[in-house]
Amino acid sequence: MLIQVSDIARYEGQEVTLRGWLYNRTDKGRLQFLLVRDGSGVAQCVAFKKELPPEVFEIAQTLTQESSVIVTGVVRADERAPGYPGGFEVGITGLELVQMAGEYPIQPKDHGVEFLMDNRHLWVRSSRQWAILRIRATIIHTIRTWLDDHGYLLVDTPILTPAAGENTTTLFEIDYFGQPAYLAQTGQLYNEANIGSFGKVYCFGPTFRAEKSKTRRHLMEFWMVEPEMAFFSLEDLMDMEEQFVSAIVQSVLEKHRMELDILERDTTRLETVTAPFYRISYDEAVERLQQLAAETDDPERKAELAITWGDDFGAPHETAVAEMFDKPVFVYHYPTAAKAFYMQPVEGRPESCRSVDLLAPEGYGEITGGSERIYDADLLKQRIDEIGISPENYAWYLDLRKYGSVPHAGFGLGLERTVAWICGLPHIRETVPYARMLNRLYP
RNA sequence: UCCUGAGUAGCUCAACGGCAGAGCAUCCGGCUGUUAACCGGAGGGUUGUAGGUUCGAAUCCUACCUCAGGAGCCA
Repeated sequence: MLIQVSDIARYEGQEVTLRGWLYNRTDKGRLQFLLVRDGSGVAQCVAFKKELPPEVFEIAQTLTQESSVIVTGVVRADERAPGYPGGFEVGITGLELVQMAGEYPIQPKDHGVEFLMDNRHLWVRSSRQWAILRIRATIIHTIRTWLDDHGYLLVDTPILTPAAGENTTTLFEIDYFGQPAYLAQTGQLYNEANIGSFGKVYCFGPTFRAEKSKTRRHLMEFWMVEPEMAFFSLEDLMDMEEQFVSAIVQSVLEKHRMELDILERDTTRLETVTAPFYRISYDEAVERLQQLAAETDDPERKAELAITWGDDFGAPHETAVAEMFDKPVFVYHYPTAAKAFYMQPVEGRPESCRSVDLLAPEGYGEITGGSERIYDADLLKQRIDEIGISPENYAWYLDLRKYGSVPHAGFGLGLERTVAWICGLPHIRETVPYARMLNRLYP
């Protein structure tokens, strides 16, 4: 019977067939240990010379790493058996070679980053990558189901767009039949149109930023989910975000203990991620940072933490603030000048705006950014004029404030940063199957 | 764009002014419980590129290329 390795425990004592690839082989002479992957897991299959026809044992003895095979044998429990889930192995009765692999470049040992990224098409087969990408799929699934189950409608926004979402310098420009067009870096403005029809919406897809950023947190192409809600305040937004993010983390803990174990993730840091999260104002965050800077003796660290009111946070600031808390923390009411033009000013305090970022613990930084949007037509027009962008490009956006404008809010959550945080990865490049980075467009 | 560091066998690294080396992978041989198995043997090199210093350069100097880590910018 053809089975999946993930189900192996259900077939103890039965003869089964597995189809997959040779992950590793240990040659003990008349005894061959074959680690076979089938996509759902890894199982040890054991060939004894005495029990097999010579031509079948010959295959087991000569198989190269990543050769494709069809294995038949009897499942038995053995606590020495490695694999995922492990604890069971297959005593081989039959073995068919599908294709003998050539010399495989990636070995089960340490390799350099560049080499692995050049071989990404093969690296995705490695157990770490297998674990990460399975968790990524669950995070995507939970994002969609949680939003679908809470009254949000998926409304897709375009990837080819006529004008800048925010900042023209970070857009990928393409030729749209002789007219310039740009790869979308947000679906937010379209979401603001869509809430007029559906109330609560979200878009979820790839977004593009042509930033010449070369850090562990940046990709040129990344996935972002952007919920947008009519009649929503900043406080409503934080309430919703903490439920949403907690649900994502808890779903991974529920479904992926094995994968988190492969990644050697300290899951105690994830178990505490439940609502409510901490909430501090930008003013308080600046005070805390200034105090921290004052308390340190290291001049380098002091310079790194230096901040005055009005500055946006750099990566060291985000990390320092996040480290003050044992679960994610919201920082709200950033300076208006440091944020996008469409954010609602704080009542009676226009130098601050109704914005909120969610900082993940353990140095993973900003994973969501959101705000209340300006819904007054005159104020929005004034802000567009102030920052000097062409109002004609935003005619339809301004239109939204003329026909039943309502207070509304929304945010964007970066999928890859969320995956990196939950998996405990040092670099974002492993969170997506084929990373697009400053120096990387292959494979 | 800026700062710092690194490019030597397919891979991971050593040799740091005096004969180009090891482990893994590959190939051959041995082993009935391996966990990145182990033991013995073999093949494998334009030391990133170009120039310079020197009797002699992987090693020192200059430029360039590539990559990594960080900054800025951001999710």
